Amino acid sequence: MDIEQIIENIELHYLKLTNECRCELKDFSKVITLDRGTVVVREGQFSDKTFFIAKGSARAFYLKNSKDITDWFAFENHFICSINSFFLNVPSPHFIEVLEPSILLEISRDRANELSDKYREFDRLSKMVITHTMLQLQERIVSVQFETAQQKYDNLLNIRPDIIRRVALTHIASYLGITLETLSRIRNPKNRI
Amino acid sequence: MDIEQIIENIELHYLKLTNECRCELKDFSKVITLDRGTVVVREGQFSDKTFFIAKGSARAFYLKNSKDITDWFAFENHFICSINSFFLNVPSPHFIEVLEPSILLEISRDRANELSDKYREFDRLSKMVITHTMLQLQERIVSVQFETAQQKYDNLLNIRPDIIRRVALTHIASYLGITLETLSRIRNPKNRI
DNA sequence: CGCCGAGTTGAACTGAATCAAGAAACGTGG
DNA sequence: CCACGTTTCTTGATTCAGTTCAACTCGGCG
Repeated sequence: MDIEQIIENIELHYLKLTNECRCELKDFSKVITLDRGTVVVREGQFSDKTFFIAKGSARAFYLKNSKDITDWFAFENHFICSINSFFLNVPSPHFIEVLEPSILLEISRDRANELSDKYREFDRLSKMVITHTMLQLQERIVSVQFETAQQKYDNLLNIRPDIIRRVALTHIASYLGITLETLSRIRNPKNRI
Repeated sequence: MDIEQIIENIELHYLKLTNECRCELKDFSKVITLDRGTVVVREGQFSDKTFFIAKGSARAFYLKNSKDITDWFAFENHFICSINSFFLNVPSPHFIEVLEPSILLEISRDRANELSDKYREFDRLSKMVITHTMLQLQERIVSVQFETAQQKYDNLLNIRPDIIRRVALTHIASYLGITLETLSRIRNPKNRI
């Protein structure tokens, strides 16, 4: 998959760019091909990069009392970054790891800002991405805040079935805020009420 | 407090607008003065309004099994809206209620979009607000997902002390995802471990 | 074949919910 | 300024969903 194709996918999923903007984006960004399990951002690092997933999947996670807690999943045609580091320019509390063999497009914050300043459409595109992220976070809070483990799982099945198909249960459990054991019991139809 | 002053506050808190944009914003928006407890958005309503809080405070909440669950607090110089309804144009799952005697600036989505299209600065301003909201939501998930009731409360004390000073405990409890009783025990130093 | 990571199952424990009652604070009208 | 009702918060006893810890199963792979 080459960079032209990837940018085409971005345009298909978000919005059309002018030729000029497209060319500049091409010059400013970098395609990276990664093995399953590769870590692209580490805790403590100032990560000023955002990644568009052209192929594969990734997750953001952090360590809390040395427990691995997944915060975010991203699949094809979505962006992932260390939100805090990218937007606030602080050391990343998160790791970002690729879950499958993946192809990412890497864009730095400075370059993205340049493009946003110069091209109105690119600014709109980035606003779209941010808005979308905000809405997903909102949805997730409602789910995490006041539902039982069973409801949280059912909910995830409804709104993000892709996650359950492609991701290890350990990661899903921490994403839902429950233990792996509880998730396992929930999934076993025998334990259903 | 008149509309000129309010817009000045917006500019101080976010960014400076051109004269033209400022005038248009003035024409497009409406100042509303409200008593404590007034509901400005109801569940089921298509609410295409966003509110800038010039004075006072507000909360967004929803009913889950007829329990009142607070989802968001907003104070002076911040915006509040039914995120879902405003951005996705669906019926609002939320109510929005004013917690103190308040002065709000009401802006409709269509008008906001017009301003965003016409004035680059206004688009930047709205992107700032959205980014800020996204970051707050992110922070909140980390807190809700894997902390004890005590930690959640301590956390809130650190990052949003304003909430604890100005809001009823019932609302704080549901915002944290715990019961009023648990919150009460946590606040009592005798029960500290 | 035997090891290893991922998931399942079981039993005991615990933090927070629920239910129920009472105390404080708050506002309104006499 | 006090008496009253209402709302807000506290305290106690009991219950339960989900955690923890530990052992076991299963499927892939060198």
